[in-house]
Amino acid sequence: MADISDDALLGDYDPAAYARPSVTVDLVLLGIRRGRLSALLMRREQPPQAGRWALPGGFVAIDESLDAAAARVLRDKVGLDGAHLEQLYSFGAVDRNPRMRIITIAYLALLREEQVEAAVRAGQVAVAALEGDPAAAIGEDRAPLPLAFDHQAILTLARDRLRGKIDYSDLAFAFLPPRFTLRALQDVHEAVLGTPLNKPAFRRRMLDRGWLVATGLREDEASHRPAELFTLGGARRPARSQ
Amino acid sequence: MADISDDALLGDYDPAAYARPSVTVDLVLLGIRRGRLSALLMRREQPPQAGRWALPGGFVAIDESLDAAAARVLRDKVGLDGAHLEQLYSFGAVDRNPRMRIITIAYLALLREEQVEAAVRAGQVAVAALEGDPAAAIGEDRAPLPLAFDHQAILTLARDRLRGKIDYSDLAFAFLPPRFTLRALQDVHEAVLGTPLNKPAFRRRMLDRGWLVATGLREDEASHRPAELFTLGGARRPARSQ
DNA sequence: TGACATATTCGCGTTACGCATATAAGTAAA
DNA sequence: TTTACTTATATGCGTAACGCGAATATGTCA
Repeated sequence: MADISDDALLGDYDPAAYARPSVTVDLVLLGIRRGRLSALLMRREQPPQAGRWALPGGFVAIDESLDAAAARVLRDKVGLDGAHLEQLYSFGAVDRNPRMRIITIAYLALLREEQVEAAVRAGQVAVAALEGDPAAAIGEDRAPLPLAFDHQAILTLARDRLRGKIDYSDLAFAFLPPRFTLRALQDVHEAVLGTPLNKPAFRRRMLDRGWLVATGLREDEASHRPAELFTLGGARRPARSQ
Repeated sequence: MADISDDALLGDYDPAAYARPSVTVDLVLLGIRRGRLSALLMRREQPPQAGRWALPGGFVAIDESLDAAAARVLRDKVGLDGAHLEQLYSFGAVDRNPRMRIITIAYLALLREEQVEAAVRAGQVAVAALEGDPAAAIGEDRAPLPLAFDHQAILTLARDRLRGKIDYSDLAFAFLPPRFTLRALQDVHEAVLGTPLNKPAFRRRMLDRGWLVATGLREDEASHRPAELFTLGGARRPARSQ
């Protein structure tokens, strides 16, 4: 490799003298669809890896922060606004892209059901359930979608991170509308974890956390006893760090 | 900003046509020193920010992965090998460096006491205790060291991440030699969390985890009953994801 | 009015943990 | 040799969290 001097960051180093990696952001768009954790993917039409499925992404512009680049990709490539966005991890293997050296900062984007449907209707993305380990993207026809580059590793890390955080953070609420039932919240947890949970224990735990505020309203369109609607209150504890 | 076409990642995009950010790695080197969580910092001799203290870092070469770049900086700038290294977070605010656009991938590096001392002896770095919120770097003379760029934010995130993970991951052992007493392990936890812990409860918790293997050996050089030495066994549960 | 489905609550056994206290095992000095 | 001292290690108990089965509540619909 090029010999980078010890005081590279200490003064008069000229980075233009060295070949520079490109930097992109990639979005892992996740939502709950039909009770399963699902991801939104774009089909690559051009080489490299034409025909494979990839995370929506884009280059980071010179005058744009990483968060801003992620928000721009969400808006321009997926057609969504206001989803929960948080940085996930950076991937920088030398050969992760065969054409050129690209370092990507992956972001987690959590969508409500209506946002998933809107994105699919907009036609840029397809939806696939995440199953197995490592996480495979299973299409509507139950066939796995072939993924481009290292995007399966990114998807797997995203799912595992979500699983690790769902139960002490407020991430679950990013999948839900402002008003939701405890059953809907439990459905989110179960879809993310891929395992059923005990209902009374889940209720107690969520209510004891003190985050939920009862609205007094009840769901309608139920052919049985309607459940109470809750909102996420402002008194959230600081989430544990990552 | 430059208008980056929608199919930037889909084919014939020429990234050389656009100005590209530089990419560095920065290392948050942490160790336990005199019972306090401490960081290793380098004094900047050249502008920008000459005289301030900074994380050791370096540019990512075109043919070098992020992890490899972090290991290289650890070796070349700090003079250490074999520390626990893990990626922390990427920082990409446009103005984080006044001279040029630099995106940095921050790494957490955990050192044993002897490694801290070796690095300090090598003379490239100084050691400072981390205290307060946001984390301030307190020098030997109890005066806070002025930090360069956004490095205080990076240090704070590193410390908070460590606090969040210490209790369900095996990170604590990276601060300890291969054989250690339960008291030493508790000292690590207390230094990281900045709070005393209940001794019997801590013992029980650690032993019930099943990670520790008793060696039958005892510490020496104690002027009282010597404690048993343990090692970290192979049967660790998969750590929770971040 | 009664069957049905789901929401919501209750009670109980188990486990994790904070905490005070006891016991064990070294060193060092009387 | 004994005793004080210090820290390691073990034990007992009260409390809080939680899994789980079962009971009760409240809607819709025939």
